[in-house]
Amino acid sequence: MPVDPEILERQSRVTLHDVAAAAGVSKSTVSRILDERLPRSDSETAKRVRQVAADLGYVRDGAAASLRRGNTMTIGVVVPRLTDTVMAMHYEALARACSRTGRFAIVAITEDEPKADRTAAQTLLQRGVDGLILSTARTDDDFPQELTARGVPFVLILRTDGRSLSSVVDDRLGGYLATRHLLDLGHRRIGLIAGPDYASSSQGRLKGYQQALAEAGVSVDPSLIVDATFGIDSGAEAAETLMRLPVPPTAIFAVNDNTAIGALSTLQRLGLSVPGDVSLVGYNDIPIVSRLPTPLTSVRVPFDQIANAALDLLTHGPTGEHDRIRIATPTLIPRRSTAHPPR
Amino acid sequence: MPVDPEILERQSRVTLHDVAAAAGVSKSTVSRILDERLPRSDSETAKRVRQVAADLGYVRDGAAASLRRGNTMTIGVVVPRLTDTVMAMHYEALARACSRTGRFAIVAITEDEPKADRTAAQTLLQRGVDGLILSTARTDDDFPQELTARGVPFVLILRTDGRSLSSVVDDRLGGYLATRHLLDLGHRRIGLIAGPDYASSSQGRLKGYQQALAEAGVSVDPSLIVDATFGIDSGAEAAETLMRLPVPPTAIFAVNDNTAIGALSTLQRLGLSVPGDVSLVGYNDIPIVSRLPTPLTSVRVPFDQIANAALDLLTHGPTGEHDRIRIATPTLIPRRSTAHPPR
DNA sequence: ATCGTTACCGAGAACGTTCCCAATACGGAC
DNA sequence: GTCCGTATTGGGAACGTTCTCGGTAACGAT
Repeated sequence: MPVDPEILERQSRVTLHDVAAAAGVSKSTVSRILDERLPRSDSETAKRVRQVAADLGYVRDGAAASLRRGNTMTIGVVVPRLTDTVMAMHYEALARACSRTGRFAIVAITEDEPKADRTAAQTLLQRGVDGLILSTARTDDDFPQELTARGVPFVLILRTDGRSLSSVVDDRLGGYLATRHLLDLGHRRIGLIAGPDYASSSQGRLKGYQQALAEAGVSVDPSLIVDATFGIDSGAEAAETLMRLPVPPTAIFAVNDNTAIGALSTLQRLGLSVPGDVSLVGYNDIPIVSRLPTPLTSVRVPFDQIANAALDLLTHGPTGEHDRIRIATPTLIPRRSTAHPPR
Repeated sequence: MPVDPEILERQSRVTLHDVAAAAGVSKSTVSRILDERLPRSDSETAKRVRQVAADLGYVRDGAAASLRRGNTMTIGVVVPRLTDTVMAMHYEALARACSRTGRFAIVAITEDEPKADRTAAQTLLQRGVDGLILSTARTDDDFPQELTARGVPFVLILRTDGRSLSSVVDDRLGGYLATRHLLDLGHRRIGLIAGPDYASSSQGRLKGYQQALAEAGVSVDPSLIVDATFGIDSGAEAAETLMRLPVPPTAIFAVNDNTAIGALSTLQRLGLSVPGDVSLVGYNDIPIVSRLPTPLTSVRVPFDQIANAALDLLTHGPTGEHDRIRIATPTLIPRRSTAHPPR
């Protein structure tokens, strides 16, 4: 079978040198003209070179450019998993923020393994990323310290260790808003499905919960606080524990939407109606919760803002000591899953 | 402030040349020994070199290696969005398959814009990927043709255009299994929330639906087939249309889990119970559906198998003409959302 | 006419790796 | 002792780009 010469021609890469020859200038000139970082020239040569480059279908060889420039315009993102919609939203926001600044975000997954963030980071670093964004920080691990020691630029996102550069949401405020909302509706026994305590986000939401109760003069009943992971099943179990209490709560604040969905399932199974018998609040406002049979009241997190802040910190660094941790503001979105307590 | 010399030392990259000098051999030798593609040597020099490289903390400069080798060991994946859990599962499966073969998967998002797959692919190509995996194929677009003409290696996944290399699931069988399951339970009026007809997956599921009905001697009532997109809201609307029919269906097969979740919401709103009044079947078996208050019967798709097949096709090509489209087998997972029709 | 100043251009050396090629060493067979 | 095959090594030229540096032209100010 004869080979299409057109194809062959396409396959052999067209380089700067080819463009230079075709345009009758040196490759230095072409390089300069096509360098998007330099102020754009509109001289005759510039126009001609751009035209020729387009005609020939020239695309810069990224590998060669990276080698010479010493950076890749690529940043690495580490997430526990992407099938968790929160993490997908977060990655999408970062990807958008990157493309706005001519960069690209690549992602590595830890599958929720405690130490897998190290290998994930290593993979990304080998790929030559210019910096790292981690959403897997644990308060009981000093991986961030190691990275600092190795001189790797990175920013923590969603969770912080309190020291490293971080871009997070005000989880204490989020927890406060959720709990306050339930208190305002008249609830006094409010269950908390608390997240794992190695995550600063869980801790913050817990503090907000306590603060709101304290403010309202309601004493905190420890039996109303049940630990959980961030998973659906765990939320279901926690809700079961809560509702089997001698005096069960009339409302539940779940550490995130997943656990709230799990709780919803338990409540339904126990024949309890939401919000008739029990009110329920989630956290993160992932798209699905507004479309559940009973749309869920949730706390919305400004992912794009957090992503932008993270990227800005990574690129330009903090403006001062006070700027090492940027904190975005969450918003409560009331929906049908919360109402006055039953009398 | 004095600069920590340790940090400075770390910052200046340790190259092949450094290892070579430290080990007293040439850089050619080091390069060969550290080349993971060559059969691993266990000679004295090899051991020493590896030791020295480790001690010095050498990591290969990916950009330089790519430039010389002419490939990047990176493949590009195009998806409509990652907040759709199906797409996230699919990307995670591809990422796993890649890492098993020493490669890495990077992803670009089209936000469901019809022509955005072109720019997404372009972005990935500029990043120097060795090949493309597209999950955005439309039967009414010839982007795959263009790629073929340009000589870009690619494989379609989940959806096919019937010509290009593809790795898909047997959607006709999936649709058949779902419908057959409902027929076996005794349903005769089965509504179909059909997906967009530009997707081969929708078309296949529709054919399976028709085939199962035909086999059972049930005539196809066109009013029971309602078009939708793949989104939750669209599923909710479609279910509304179905249930407002003069003679509404006793069961609904939704083209995917998202539309099923939308349908669930409508049914609940109309005061109908699942499966008491209406049975419901979804497609893809995303994790959440097994944890809904009423766990959803769904069709499970072997994502890992599909990902492996796609990657194999991309790397080694088809074994023959018959092998251009690889088809995996779906499985019906019965759960509580399906039961006998009400009498 | 001279001197800056500004703008543009080309030559050529990097960047860190791979890989071709020639050279050397080591056996074993004759 | 010679010859051949096999392994292992180092030299050095790529790969395609960027970037420094020196050079030239144009132009206004002196």
